[in-house]
Amino acid sequence: MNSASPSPVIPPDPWSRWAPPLIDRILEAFRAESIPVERPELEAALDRSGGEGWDLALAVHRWARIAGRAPPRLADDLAARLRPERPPLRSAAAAQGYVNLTLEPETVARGTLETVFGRWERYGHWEPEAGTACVEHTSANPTGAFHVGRVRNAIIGDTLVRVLRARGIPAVTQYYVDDMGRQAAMITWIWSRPPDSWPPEIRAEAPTIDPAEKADRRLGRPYPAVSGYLKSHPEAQAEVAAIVRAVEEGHPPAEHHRRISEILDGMLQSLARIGIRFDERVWESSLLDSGAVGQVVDRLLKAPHATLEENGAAAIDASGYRLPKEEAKIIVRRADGTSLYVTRDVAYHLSKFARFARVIDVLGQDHRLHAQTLDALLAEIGEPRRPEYVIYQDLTVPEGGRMSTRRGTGVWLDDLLDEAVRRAREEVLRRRDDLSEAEIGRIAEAVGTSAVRYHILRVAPEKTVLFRWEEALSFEGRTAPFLQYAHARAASLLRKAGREGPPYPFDPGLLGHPEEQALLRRIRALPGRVEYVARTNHVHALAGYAHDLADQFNRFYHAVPVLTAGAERDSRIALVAATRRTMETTLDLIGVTPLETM
RNA sequence: GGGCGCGUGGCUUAGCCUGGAUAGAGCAUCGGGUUCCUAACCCGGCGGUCGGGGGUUCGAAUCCCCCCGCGCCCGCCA
Repeated sequence: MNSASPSPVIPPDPWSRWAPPLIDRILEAFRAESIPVERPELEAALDRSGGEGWDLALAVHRWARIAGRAPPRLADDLAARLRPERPPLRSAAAAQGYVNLTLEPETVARGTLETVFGRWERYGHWEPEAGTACVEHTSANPTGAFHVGRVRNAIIGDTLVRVLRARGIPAVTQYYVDDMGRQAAMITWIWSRPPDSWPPEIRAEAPTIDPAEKADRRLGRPYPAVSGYLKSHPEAQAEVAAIVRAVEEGHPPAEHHRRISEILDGMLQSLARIGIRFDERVWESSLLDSGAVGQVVDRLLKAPHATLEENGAAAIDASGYRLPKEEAKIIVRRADGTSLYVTRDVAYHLSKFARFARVIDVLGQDHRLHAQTLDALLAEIGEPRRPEYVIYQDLTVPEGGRMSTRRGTGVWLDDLLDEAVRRAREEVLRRRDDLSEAEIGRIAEAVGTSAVRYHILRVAPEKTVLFRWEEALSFEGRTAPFLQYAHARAASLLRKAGREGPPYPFDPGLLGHPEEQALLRRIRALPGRVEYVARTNHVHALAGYAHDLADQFNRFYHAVPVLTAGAERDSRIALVAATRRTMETTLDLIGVTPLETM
């Protein structure tokens, strides 16, 4: 029996234990066949995903021509060169132009489990790297509560941060708070007077103000009506404009930032419920106050394509940047000398470049042109760096069109979460009568909120997500509860075995069942998946991995007994423990709450 | 009109960057599984000309071009 002891020297990725000698042997085989292959080329071509009974696959077609042989023939020849097999290689088989390599089951089990037990909480995490990343996400205007459409940004951004950190990259999240625009000014304007003195048109839209209501809901209530009211009331518009000007000049109304903070706190409370928190809030006005915006304007005035408009506005002739604008001109300072969003955003990004090695912005597709404009202005002032953009598409609703508060097609995040939790509670009550009220509540909250988060995370950002209540609230199949259930099931086994923590002795020779081997292959894939997501920002890939892992655990669970097993009992318990550990890390990374029971 | 994104079984989707083995999954549907470790589960069936056309290639869902459909953006708004 092996008893894994924690050791800091165990590398993050189980693959590193077997890969180098294997790759050497494959290179030798190529060399023996007189086919020139470079190591990097081979490593890139190797498929490590693991399939029906194999661990490594290599499609040889690309070298067939050079070798002057048909792919199946070449595969045969190469496979023959890898024989006789010796540890850790169990078999080298040729099939349809592929060389399929299978490791000894024992090797797979030992290497994978020792890595998991050796690293434990650090399994799935990589060693620290130098260079901090900044992820700016959400940054929604603080004008009211989140509807589900806005939350996609937060879910993508937050998941990305978690994965970057797991990759060893220190990461800071920033919420860029717009306190300078008309929208924020409208909030301050309407709330600068008591509700009973509001214009009737606005009162009509927000008839009762409940002081106990969450701040983002309460303070945002009159907002849509204010928007309409201003269109037909120039004098009110002038008052709002005066607030905007006051902010620009550095002396905002006393209430301004307090109101915005209050509303923002409410918004962030909702996000906290699905596990999303921010490290820093960057107030847009702070960039102006510090003089950073002024410096950017100065640099832009001296830029290669700077032009002055007749009325005194400053612009950049952007015809060289192929922006999809009718006039290839970017105004960078208004005629009245006041600043603009893009210009302030340049200042913001310069401040990020000064602090961070990697700058990532999560943006809705409607900000695509803004991003291109920002890039153009950064180029104009000679800044060589650019942010990485993670662009996501909108949520749409069955009636057509995107989710929008103004059109009344928005679904409040709070309402969706409440309904999800309510339904989760019903599910818990349906199957458990042994839990305390507190436990039921805790499980329902975890299941409901996780289901919502996962539902949005699982789809690639560039796809539009069709929002349907029934699907967002589903607890079966590709959902968070499916994942939580697998985790809870594993936890239950360990509880019953009385082995809720390491050490987990195991005999790697007893884990040869195909479902066990398949499960081990899933487990060992996590570090690679984390690396991939941190490199490509494709956070949804981790949601897919979580499902694959849970799915394979379920198959294993149904295929072999654990607690009632004979000689294999301890080893299977170890495998369950490794699965549970891997599952917990994965769930943490995607913001799904792991449960011990459900 | 220009730019960007998307278009895969009835529905929702993975795979597309880095082209390769019968295009994976979930929902729905049909048929099985619980005296046995949590059935929010598992096993099996049905269902796909990967929007259309052309090209590159030994090989295209994947790369290139054209077209069609849908979404978004094209403000001295943010």
